[in-house]
Amino acid sequence: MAGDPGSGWRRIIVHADMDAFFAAVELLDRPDLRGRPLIVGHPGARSVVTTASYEARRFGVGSAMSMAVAMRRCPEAVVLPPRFQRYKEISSRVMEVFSSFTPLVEPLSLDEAFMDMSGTAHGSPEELGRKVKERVFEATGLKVSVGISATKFVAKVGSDHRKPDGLTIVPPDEARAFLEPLPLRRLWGVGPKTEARLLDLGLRTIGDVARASPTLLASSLGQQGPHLIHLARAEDPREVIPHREAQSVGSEETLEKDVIGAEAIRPYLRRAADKVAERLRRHGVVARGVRVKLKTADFRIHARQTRLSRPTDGSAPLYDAAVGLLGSFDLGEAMRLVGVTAFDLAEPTAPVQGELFGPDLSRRRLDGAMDAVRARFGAGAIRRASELE
DNA sequence: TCTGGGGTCCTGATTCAT
DNA sequence: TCTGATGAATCAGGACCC
Repeated sequence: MAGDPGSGWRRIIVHADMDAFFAAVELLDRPDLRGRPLIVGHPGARSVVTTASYEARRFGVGSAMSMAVAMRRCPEAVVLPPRFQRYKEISSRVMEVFSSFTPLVEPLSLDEAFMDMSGTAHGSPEELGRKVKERVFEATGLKVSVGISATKFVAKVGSDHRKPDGLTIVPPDEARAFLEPLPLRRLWGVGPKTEARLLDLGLRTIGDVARASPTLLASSLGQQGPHLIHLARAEDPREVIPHREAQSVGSEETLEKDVIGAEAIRPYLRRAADKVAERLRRHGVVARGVRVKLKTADFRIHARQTRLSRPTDGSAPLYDAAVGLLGSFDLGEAMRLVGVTAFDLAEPTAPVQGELFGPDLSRRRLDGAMDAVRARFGAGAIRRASELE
């Protein structure tokens, strides 16, 4: 079996990535649109493409492209707004399939996940990959691309190698040669800025990075330099980590028109705080910090944060803190985006009466409020003040 | 081409406690 | 008591990913 000592496979890491996921789900629900170019994206003049179907991609339409450009390139495309709730439903079916192979599933987003299949009895990597693809298709009717290798990074590059509907196996002893000719942007963590720096250093391919001097790269990129060299050499000991807790919950909105001044910004803070609070409650967590983000008309981002005197999942305290932060921005220029993020999340701890409601509530209102707290935190969560003394 | 919304992680500067 | 060093925590910005 693959994964046995001697086979060269120290670990079997699988990366599975659904093909044009949001667009594929829409086509599942709207079979009449099959064969036509489809774009999923938020409506609005300032929106961008979230996902393009492969038909639309043939016209040069891609993710993160402005909708205006996309429509110019492909005027006949059908545009649908994203339906995240629906994507989540299908996503959980996909993740269930993954979990039927191994408990070590690390979702990266709704449409992709790592799995550690070391030591599982599913046959050779090829057989394993085919089984994953078959079972996902049986459960959802959707195609998935799969990459398998001994490290996360190579498995991920593998899944992207022959999209759509691809299966790429990279044996550990071939991993470095596999990466060698690929462009810099395929390195995980290299975007436009880092690519430019690497090109400045005369590096063109992942192979060039693998052979580069760690000192040279560190002087240009800091800690990221040696990290990239390791990835380029197919050295990546990171493990598959199931169940990561969210670090923050945010809501932001690009405005139809730019606004100037606190008065104009406040309603958007209110709306964002409401959404964030609602999602905190759904997650069953409270926040200990709030951050406000503003984007100027010329795309500069400014952010200010503060810590809350008391952890909360309530809209009002989040909003109050956000409004408080507003004073520390320079609000003299036009803003195009307003966002609120709750961070430093924690499990809620049961409050005591006085902390939650203040001392002056009537007996009846207090009883009702205590019932609400018991319903949420459990019967023993709240006690009468007299019991605390 | 003209740039969304959800996040994570890193870095350098500043603040604070010892 | 004052000063400085040091390290941790916090903050703001930036890069990146899907």
